[in-house]
Amino acid sequence: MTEARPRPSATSEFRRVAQLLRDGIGDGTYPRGERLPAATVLADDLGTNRGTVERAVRTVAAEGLLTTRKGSGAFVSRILERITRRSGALLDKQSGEADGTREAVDAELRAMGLVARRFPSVRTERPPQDVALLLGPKQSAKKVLASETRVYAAAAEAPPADPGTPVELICTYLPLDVAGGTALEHHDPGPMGVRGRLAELGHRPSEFVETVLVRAPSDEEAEFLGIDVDNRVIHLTQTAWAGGRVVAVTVTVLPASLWSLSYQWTAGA
Amino acid sequence: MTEARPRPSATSEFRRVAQLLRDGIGDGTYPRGERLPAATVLADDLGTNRGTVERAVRTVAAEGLLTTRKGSGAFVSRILERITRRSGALLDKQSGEADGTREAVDAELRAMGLVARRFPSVRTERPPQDVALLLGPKQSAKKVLASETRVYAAAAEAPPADPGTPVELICTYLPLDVAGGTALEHHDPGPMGVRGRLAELGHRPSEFVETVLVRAPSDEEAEFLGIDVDNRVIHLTQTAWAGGRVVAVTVTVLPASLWSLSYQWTAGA
DNA sequence: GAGTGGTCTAGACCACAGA
DNA sequence: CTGTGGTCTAGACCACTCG
Repeated sequence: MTEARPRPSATSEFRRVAQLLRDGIGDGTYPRGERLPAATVLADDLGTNRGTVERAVRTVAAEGLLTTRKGSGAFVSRILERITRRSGALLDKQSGEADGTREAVDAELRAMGLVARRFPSVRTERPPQDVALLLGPKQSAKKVLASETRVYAAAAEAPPADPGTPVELICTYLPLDVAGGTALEHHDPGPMGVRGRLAELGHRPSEFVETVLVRAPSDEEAEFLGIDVDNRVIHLTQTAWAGGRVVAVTVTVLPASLWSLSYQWTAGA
Repeated sequence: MTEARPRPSATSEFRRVAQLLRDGIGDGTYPRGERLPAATVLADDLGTNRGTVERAVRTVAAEGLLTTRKGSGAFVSRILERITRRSGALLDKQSGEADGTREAVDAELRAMGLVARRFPSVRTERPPQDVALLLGPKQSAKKVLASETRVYAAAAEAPPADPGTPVELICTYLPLDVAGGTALEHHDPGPMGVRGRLAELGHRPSEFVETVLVRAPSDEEAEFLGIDVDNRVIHLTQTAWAGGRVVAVTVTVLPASLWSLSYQWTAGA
């Protein structure tokens, strides 16, 4: 029987600890990028035990304020604001054949003192089932061109060796009869993005459908994005139509706590 | 719709149990709406202990497959598919002055064998800060008309006494000089929605901006939506412009696991 | 090898639901 | 009153990182 200790907390203990962590991150007690005191130390300081601290850390980490690294510690996230990803009709009109969303995101990051670092790669493979359905029955069983880009955001003054924080995982799937043997297959998309290359090939998309859903990350996504299963990702699927057929399906996976999405449109006549 | 789920990890026990629960829900071993065996029983059956089972249940509940009720049990969710919420330029064109998104959601639910039950209420209050900013500097400190609707989805054949599953929390904020003393103040929005009423008043919105972000629910939201802090909500903010000014800001809060959003637009000339 | 987070276990107490 | 989930505790073992 332990000594009776006053427990004034009306709510649960781990939530109280979680709030202390949020407050400490907010007011700079725990500066961004820095390591938190070890769980045993925190437990001691806060008059609780390690299990409760771990639970609180998990809760706050799920909100994107912390990142934990096994064997190393819990670190305050370097990016605590949300990045806005703009998309939709008005944006497309402004940017013509370029990728307006990408331009807007780059501008967003710049305003936050960050730069995007993109690592593109191309491969040929069978698309995931949901993508295959969107590409149409003719493509369902075929391999397609998969153009993947991993995006990091780094402080503008960071050394090139530091890739920064992983923020985005983009994969565009293109039917081989659209993209096979073209520039899309051998080069990274370049400044105009995949959409610009499609336009060059006479497949300038005229209609877009974008679906948004929130789900738990797969193990691979969690590893790349540096998050764990308590976190959530935003799963975007953009379907691009040209000439009455689907010419590209782009899947974008974002850590949900790091982003906000923005769509704008006019009511039309 | 198929979507990635966390894979059955070989490493940790609670993930194994979580996967067993997902499988049992998927194959009908635990039918929707039914109670799960008690945590102590599950722990015994699966050769583990109660703490691990509770953690697994929490994990699966955070994915929206389970709802727990203290003192009563853990129940399989009645709605396991996602509801699609369509929005954007093309939809607006089709539905004229009516609320196209609402019509589309109703159709979605019908196709799922569900009906939406809406409980509207109107009050006058100071808007939350983010809404006040959108309404413009002149409105920032003023009270505005807040038209709130709580939406439930019930099985089509359910008795009227059963309100069903809470699925949506909508609140439209209108400046008093737009809505004061009008039909908006005294009646529920009716079949045309707030947007239709605005059009009647000569404030037919011409431009829309909709932002999407994912966050933890507030305590009040968690209570209404029947979720807990491990779950996430989608927080939508739609700003409607007419005649060069903001005439309405609508905040929609959705359980993230229950919905998918869909936007569509054309590339324009 | 020491320190760290991740996890599992077993036991305890509580608040709540329902017969 | 009994059964339920929610939580806290204390101790243990593991895998990982880093000096």
